[in-house]
Amino acid sequence: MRFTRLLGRTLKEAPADADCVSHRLLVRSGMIQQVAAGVYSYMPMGWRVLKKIENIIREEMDKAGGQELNMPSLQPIELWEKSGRLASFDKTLFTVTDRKEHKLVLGPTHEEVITDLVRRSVQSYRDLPQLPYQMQNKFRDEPRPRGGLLRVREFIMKDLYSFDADETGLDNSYQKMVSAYKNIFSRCGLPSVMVEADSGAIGGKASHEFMLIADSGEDEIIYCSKCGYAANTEKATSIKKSAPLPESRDIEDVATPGLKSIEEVAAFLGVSHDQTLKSVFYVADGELIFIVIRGDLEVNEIKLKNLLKCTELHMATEAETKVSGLVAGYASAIGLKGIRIVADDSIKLGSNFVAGANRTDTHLKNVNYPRDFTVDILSDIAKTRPGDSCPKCNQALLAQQGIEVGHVFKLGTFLSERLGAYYLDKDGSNKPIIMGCYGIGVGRLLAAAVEQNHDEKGIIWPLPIAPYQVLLCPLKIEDGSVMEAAEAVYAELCAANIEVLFDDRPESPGVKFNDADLVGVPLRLVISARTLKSNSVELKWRKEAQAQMLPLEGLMEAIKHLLKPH
RNA sequence: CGGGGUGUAGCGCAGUGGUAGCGCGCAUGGUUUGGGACCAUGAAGCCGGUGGUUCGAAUCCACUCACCCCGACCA
Repeated sequence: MRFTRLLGRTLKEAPADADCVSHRLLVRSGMIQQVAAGVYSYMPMGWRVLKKIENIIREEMDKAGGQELNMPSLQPIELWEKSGRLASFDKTLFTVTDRKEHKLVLGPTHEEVITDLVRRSVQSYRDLPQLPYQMQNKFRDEPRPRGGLLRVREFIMKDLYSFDADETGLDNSYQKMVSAYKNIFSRCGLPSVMVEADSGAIGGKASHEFMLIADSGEDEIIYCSKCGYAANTEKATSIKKSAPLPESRDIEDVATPGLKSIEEVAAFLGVSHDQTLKSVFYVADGELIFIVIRGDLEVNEIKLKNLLKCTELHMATEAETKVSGLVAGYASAIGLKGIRIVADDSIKLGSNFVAGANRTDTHLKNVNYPRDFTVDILSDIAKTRPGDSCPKCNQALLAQQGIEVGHVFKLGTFLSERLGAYYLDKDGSNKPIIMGCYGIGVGRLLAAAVEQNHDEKGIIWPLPIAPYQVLLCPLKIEDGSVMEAAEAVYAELCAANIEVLFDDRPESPGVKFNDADLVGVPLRLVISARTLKSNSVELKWRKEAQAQMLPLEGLMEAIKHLLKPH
C-alpha cells in the first residue's frame, strides 16, 4: 500500500477529548474516527489490525471445533421477554420500532437467538455437542462510553456458545475454550491473565475473565504471587483477619453527639475500625435491606446482588431510609424489626463491638453477635482488598489494573429451559441442553493491545496483529536513484507477499520517521542516498533503538527470515 | 440518574456588544532533505441549533441538542 493513497491522515495533535493512550494514538495514527459517543469507524489501517485479530480468533475457534455462523442484529423483543433478560439488561438495550409499531432490539449479545436457533436444529443427544460462534456488531447503550475503543456502544464481539448434553460435556467445552483463549492472546503477542470472575445474576457456576494488564484498565485484579490465585475484585475472597476477641461484657449506652461516621465514632471512643459495626442500607428490587458489616470492611455490591438474587440494587437514598424510621448515623440491627438484615460474616470475628443505638446521638458499646441481635442472612459480602490474606495460601494479596478482553461462562440450563431448547437423551427422557458462552471484545482487544504496547512516540504493534509488517521509507524521493531502488524493493516485497506500507510521500525525514513511530509498523526499512552508497538499506525494529544495515543483495530472503515467527 | 465542563476553519485554540482570528494541516510556486525545514501566495467558517434583548450578538438572556469529565457509594 502506498502511503499517498491511504485514507486517513496522521495527526500531530489528538482531539482534546481523547483521554487514554490507546484512544489518542489510534486517532492520531488515523486508525479510527469517532462518529458519536461510543461509536467509531475503523479506517483502513485500523480495520487491517482488526481483521488480523479476527483471523487469529477464527483459526483458534475452528481448531477447537467451533463453527462460524451469522445472526441478525435485529431481534424480536419477544425472545428477550421469554428469556427473562429484558429486565436485567434494562436500559442498556437499544430498541427500535418498525413501521407496524412492533418492537425489536438491537442485539447486545446473541444467546437468545442462538438458543432459539439450536432449539430448532437439535433434537437428540446425537446432535450434541455444538459450538457455534459469530463475530458481529453488538449494541449496548452503556451509561457512560469511555476510553475510545475501550468502552463503546456498538462493538465487534466474538461469541461462541457451547451446547452439551451433560456436565462433563460442558466441562470439556469450557476447557477447550480456555485453552483456545490462551492461544489467541499469546498468538496476538499479548500476555494475558485468567482470573476468577463474577458470573452475573444470570450466570451459572463457573466464570473466568481474561485480562490484559494495563494501568488504564477499569477492572481490578486481586492476585497472589505465591500460589497463583487470581480473581476480579468483584469476585475475590480472602481469609478475614479477626478483630480482638475479649470476653463479652454487658451492653451499654454511650453518648456520641453529632458523630455519625465510623471514622468519627471510632476516633471519639478510641477504638479501631474493626471494633465497630457499620450499618448500610440498600434497596434491592424495591425492598429496603439492612446491611451489617465490620467497620473496617466495605460492602461488595456484586456479592450482595448475587446473594439477594435481585436484578436492581442501589444504596438507599435519604428519603428511602427515612420512610422506614431508621435513624441515619445511629442505626443498628439491635432490636430492629420488619426489615431484612443481611450481615457479612466478619461480624463473628470480633466482640464487644460499637454499634448504633437507633437513637440520635447515641451508640452502644459491647454489642455481640448473636447475643444481641439476629440476622436473616450471614455470608461473605465484603470487598477484598490488597493486603488481605489469600483464601488459598494465606499470603498477602496484591492488586493490579486490567482490561477485560475475554469472558467465559458456564451458563447451565437457565436459557435453554426458558427458551425450550431440549434434547432427547439415550434413555428417552427430555432434558434441557447445557450451555456455555465465551466472548472476546475484538475492538477492545485492539485498544488494549495499544495500551500495552506503546511508547511516547506512538504505537508498537506486536508483529502478528500489525497493520503492515514492513514500512518502506525512502528519504528524498526526488532523488531518482533512491526512488528507483525503493520502487524495486516495494515490488519485490509485494511479490513475496510481505505486507508493506510504502511511504512514497515527498516529506522531510523528520516527518516520515515520526509518522513511522506513530503508526507502529514493526519493521522499518529506510532507503536513502546514504544507504545506497553501500548498496544497502537500513533496517530498524520499532521496538528497538538500534538500526542495522542490510545489503540490497538477498534482501528479500533476509526479511522473510526476520519476519518468521520466533 | 445526578454534578461539572466544552461547542468558533479538517485538528488544536484565542476572541466579554461594533467588518472572523492564530498555530498546525490543506492548495500553488520556489528553496530545502537522516528525527515534525523555510519563503511567498491562496482556499477554507450559518461562531452547535432555536427563540429573545439590542440600532447592532460568536459575545448578553432563555430553551435545546451534541460531546467530554466526575460520581454512581459506607449515613
